[in-house]
Amino acid sequence: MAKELTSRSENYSQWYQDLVIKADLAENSAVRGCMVIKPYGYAIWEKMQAELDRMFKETGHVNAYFPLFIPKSFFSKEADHVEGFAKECAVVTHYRLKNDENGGVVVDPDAKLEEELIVRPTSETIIWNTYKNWIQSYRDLPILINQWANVVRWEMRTRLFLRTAEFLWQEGHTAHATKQEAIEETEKIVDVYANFVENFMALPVVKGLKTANERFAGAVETYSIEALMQDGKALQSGTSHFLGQNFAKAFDVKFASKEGVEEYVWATSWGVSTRLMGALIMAHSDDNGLVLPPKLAPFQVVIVPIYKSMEQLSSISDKVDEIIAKLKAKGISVKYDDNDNKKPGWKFAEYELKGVPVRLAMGPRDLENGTVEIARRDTLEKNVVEINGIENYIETLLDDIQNNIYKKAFDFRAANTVKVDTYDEFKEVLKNKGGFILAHWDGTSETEEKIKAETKATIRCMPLEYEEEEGTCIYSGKPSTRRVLFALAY
RNA sequence: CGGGGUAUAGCGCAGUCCGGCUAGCGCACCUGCUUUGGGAGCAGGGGGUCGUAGGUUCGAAUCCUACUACCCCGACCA
Repeated sequence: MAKELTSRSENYSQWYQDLVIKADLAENSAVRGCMVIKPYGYAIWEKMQAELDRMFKETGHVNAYFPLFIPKSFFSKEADHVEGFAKECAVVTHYRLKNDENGGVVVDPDAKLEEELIVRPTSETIIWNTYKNWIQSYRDLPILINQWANVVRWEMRTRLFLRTAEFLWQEGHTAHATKQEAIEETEKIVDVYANFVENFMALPVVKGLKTANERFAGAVETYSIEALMQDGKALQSGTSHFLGQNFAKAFDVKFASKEGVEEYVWATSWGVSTRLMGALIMAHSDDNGLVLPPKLAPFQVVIVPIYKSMEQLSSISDKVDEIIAKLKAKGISVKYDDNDNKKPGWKFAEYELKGVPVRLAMGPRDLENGTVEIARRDTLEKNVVEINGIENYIETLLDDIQNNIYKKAFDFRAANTVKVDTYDEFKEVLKNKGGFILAHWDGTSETEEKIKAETKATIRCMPLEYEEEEGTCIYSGKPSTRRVLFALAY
């Protein structure tokens, strides 16, 4: 399965990186581990942002913005949190440069900051330090804020979109009067994420709870959505954390309840990042390039004219303008590529590489017959159809493509999800097939860590939807009442 | 930080083992003509301190030494 995908190069990782670059989505920058997102890639991200932002607002959230820099002392107030992020922080120590003798510049040793600033790897600490001033009474709650921002995590090894030193994301940070309300918020967001990834990215996900080992640093409970990539590896695509009162206690955020009792605030935080771009690319692409779901494509339809003379182009353009007007009236986004510098064949290949869902080609033949050639990216099928009523045809086709891409990913996942009952079987599947593995686990971190050390597979999550089932842990043989989801992961 | 690899035109590479005369190929770029229904053809053209520094030699992209940068595999990790 995954092997076919990689036909253009030796390994999937190489193939993926090549595709990202060739499809003009992003490239490595001069700064180690950082990425330049190019206009076409950013246009896809903007579509994602727009939909997510709408969904957050529909669920009562508002946007705000907090500082990029976090004083070191804030950062270290929550013990687990600082421990989790300490090894990957960029730190600002000085605020000025000066000229040196050789005409270059050096850091001015006299400009050392009294307290170092951490470039945010996530904003819980700066935000909770701020919330402290905002919250006095139960009347100030809940606070339901989201921030669109960049964060920096100084990873050892990076890969375009999947793990970069700097990445774009949204992070929600909410404050609640009760534990119950905070848990409901955490779960509500998991649903928003799953809804977005499934309905817009056309990628099925498993919602679940992280084990203690995989939990966010400082969280009481971490929910995640996990998606399966075409090479059989799992990609954590979004997380929502129930933070309990950990941050409220660390930053001393208390409120007076209705009963007049002083209590610590309950918190959640949640985020998805440009990593979703990686998921989108890896989940659907084929050897001709990207396959974009219509709901996220920067333009859904591209029109390519085929002509011999400028007069011919002009009459084709007239006809195309009519089509464009009809499509736009339906809310369908169109690009007309009448660039005379590239030939039709070149354009066909180019827009396939870029994953444009539908391509129309119009030439002299079509002009005569009142037709247009329609090619769909997901199946590469081509049809000649009447221009009359084309807008309805395309509207339906776009829905079809969206559904078909989802179905393909869904079927792939179904075909690559297996239940295993022995450790040998487990190792066998990992080695030969990959994919999601449902197996019994004794619930201990020790077992989880041993399995990881021996096979590199991790517990992606304990799915929210599961069946009670008597069984024994594949590793320790101890009793278990349910299966959990294992996989190799990005 | 370990193990492996690479550095030659904007990009991708050959040439290096075994030193030699003007450093070559593909893509891209420029000019012209013919083309245009799946990444056009022909002809002509421009573009290089061969990663940096030093050494050996009549002669170095090629051999030696040091340095630097990047990539891959690990370790680390949303």
